[in-house]
Amino acid sequence: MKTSPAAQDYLKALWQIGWERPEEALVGTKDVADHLGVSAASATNMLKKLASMGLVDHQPYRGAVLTEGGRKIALEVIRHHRLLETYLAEALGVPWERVHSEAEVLEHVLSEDLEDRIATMLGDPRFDPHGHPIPTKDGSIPAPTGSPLWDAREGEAFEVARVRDDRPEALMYLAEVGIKPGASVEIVERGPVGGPLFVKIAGADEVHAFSRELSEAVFVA
Amino acid sequence: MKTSPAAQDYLKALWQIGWERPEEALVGTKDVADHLGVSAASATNMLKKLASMGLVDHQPYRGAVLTEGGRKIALEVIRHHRLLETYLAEALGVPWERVHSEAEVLEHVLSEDLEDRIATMLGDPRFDPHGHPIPTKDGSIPAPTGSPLWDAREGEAFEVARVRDDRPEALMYLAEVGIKPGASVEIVERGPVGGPLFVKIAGADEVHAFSRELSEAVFVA
DNA sequence: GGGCGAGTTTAGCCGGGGCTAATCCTTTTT
DNA sequence: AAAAAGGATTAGCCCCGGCTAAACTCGCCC
Repeated sequence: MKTSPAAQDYLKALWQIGWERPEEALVGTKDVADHLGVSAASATNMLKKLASMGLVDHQPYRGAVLTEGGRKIALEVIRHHRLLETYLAEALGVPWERVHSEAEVLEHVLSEDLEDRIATMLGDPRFDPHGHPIPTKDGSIPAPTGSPLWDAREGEAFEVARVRDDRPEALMYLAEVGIKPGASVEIVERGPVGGPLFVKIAGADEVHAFSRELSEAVFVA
Repeated sequence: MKTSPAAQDYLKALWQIGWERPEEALVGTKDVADHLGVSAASATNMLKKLASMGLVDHQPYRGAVLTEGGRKIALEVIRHHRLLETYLAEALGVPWERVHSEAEVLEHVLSEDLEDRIATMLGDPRFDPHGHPIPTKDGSIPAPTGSPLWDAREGEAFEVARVRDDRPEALMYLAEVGIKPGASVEIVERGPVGGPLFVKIAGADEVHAFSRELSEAVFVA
């Protein structure tokens, strides 16, 4: 019973949502639906189907979790995705705000053989261009690192661990001001009433005003 | 009205069959069906749909041809396919008998942007690894060159123009004996009753026996 | 403990793209 | 000229993965 691209997307979503919130055991149908831009009814449908395939543990009205089998597939897809992102950026010079959407379709179509060639060519990278860990072939992946810049303390320098890869405009801006994994940033001042963060990036003099949304897309250690 | 991968496959098939037989004006439903490994009924269905989209000219019980619009799309897909084949071989070292099947799925998913990057990186190649011409962006492509080795005269050296890309075993064997576009071959002797061709490849001493099927997969100028 | 709202599920529908079986041309053969 | 052979088309079905509308929990708040 081969998994379709659609099924793979659901498994991936389940894994990603779970990874960001390791506390909660179950992921709600709506979260999955929103994540994929699909109606809740569609999500219920697919979750039931995945459950019947033994890839997901679905408790009606409660939520769902990946089984071991489901986790394995999800991580394979994510490995594809992140290897492709890295490859596109390194080998073809695709700008980092575009690699995500390209990889989104390629991931479902990448053969095992190409996966291996790409990984080898890149020297088996452990992180993608946005700082996300790349699962290994045997399915291991580190726990999430870093917390949103938004929640960081003022007046202290932090290292950027990763940035969300799904907001192209944010990525373009971050590239412009020099924020990428490994860069060092410091909150100089926090504006009032959920106002902007004033952020200084190591190596540059200006201070940039970051909206809440932007500050939540950057994770620091 | 965006074309689906399935629709693209039909357009591609129509173009390819037509390219090999420039004499005949119409391509039969069955030829298309066989080419795609699909039932005749399915082919009729899709041809009707493509006709209603203005991509194909379908004359019931007679056959079909691409319209200008259909030809344009077909050539875009074929350009993707052949660029990908070339790229996979050159950049990732994928053996030439495997690039076809990889490209078959990737072609439908390659963005314009990646297409351009790949083409540039390769220096805008005009032929793929099997010697097939790559359509240009504006949709021009040379007429078929060469004729099957099977039909060539005995005792005269010919240059290999291209080889069919859809028979992996044949390609593996051809690579082994050193036949590729540009190589020089000569029929030393023709076996009896549709028997094998005895073929000598420039640069090697042995003579190889080629089945009819194999000899029809190699085109010489 | 009743009720309300958010979240979930069910029911029923749709389009895409396959399939088989049956029918309908066209062409060839006798 | 009639019949046989093959190719093409139609009819009717299937699965997939979406959707909306309607019904159903569940949990929380009064």
